[in-house]
Amino acid sequence: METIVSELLERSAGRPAGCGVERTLKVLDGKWTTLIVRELLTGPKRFGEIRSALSSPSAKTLTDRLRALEHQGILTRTVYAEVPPRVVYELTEQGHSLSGILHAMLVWGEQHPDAGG
Amino acid sequence: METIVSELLERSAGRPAGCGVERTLKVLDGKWTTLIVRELLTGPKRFGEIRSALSSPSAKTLTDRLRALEHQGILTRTVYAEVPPRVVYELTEQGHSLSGILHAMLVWGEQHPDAGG
DNA sequence: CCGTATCCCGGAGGATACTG
DNA sequence: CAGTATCCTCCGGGATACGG
Repeated sequence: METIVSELLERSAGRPAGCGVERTLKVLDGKWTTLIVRELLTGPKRFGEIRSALSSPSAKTLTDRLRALEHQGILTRTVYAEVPPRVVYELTEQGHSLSGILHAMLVWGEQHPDAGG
Repeated sequence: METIVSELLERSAGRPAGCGVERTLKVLDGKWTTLIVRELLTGPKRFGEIRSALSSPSAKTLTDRLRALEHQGILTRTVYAEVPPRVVYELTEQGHSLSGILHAMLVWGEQHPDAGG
């Protein structure tokens, strides 16, 4: 663990504070983004599936976040021309590469049940 | 990597979506919180040091975030009764335990220089 | 130096109604 | 079903001025 801290020190000394960290924060931004990625880590999902898996964010908000993630190359959007329409969101390789962060967050959250109070 | 994904699946199936993840998000909330933790991972720092290390958030905002983290047990606040006053913030053990997440974010950000565009 | 006290604004995100 | 179009609310966070 001390290794990690010193690596953090070493890697970020003399550069704009947390350059790498800030870039990640720019991607995992907003109230829902991280949770969307989390849902898609377990496989591709439809718009409605994501919406109900989370605590039903408004359609507008969910659309906004999904579009942002799409433009950032985190996920892909596939429209199936059916009736009724079906739209599937799937993580790109870059999106999947966020799993280490999500996993760390999951573990921390579980090990600190009283946090956030 | 596939191990991580399936562990995520396994650990969170049938429970409120991303329970652990959500708890972490509640702690690392807001525009500055994560960066504050990052600064303190390299050692205790004074109010002014934190402020100038980041891109000078307003005093009000920084105070708000520091107080929140203090109440959540992430850091401690020590006032030295000197003139001029000196106030030092230091991560608790719980605060230090966030280093794994920060480290993952740093690495990801560095490996994806074009992200967040 | 390290705040607190006010005031204020932008924009994320919700509510509602409507469409292909 | 999966959006789009509007309108509106809320509050995180900045600016400024002042206090211990």
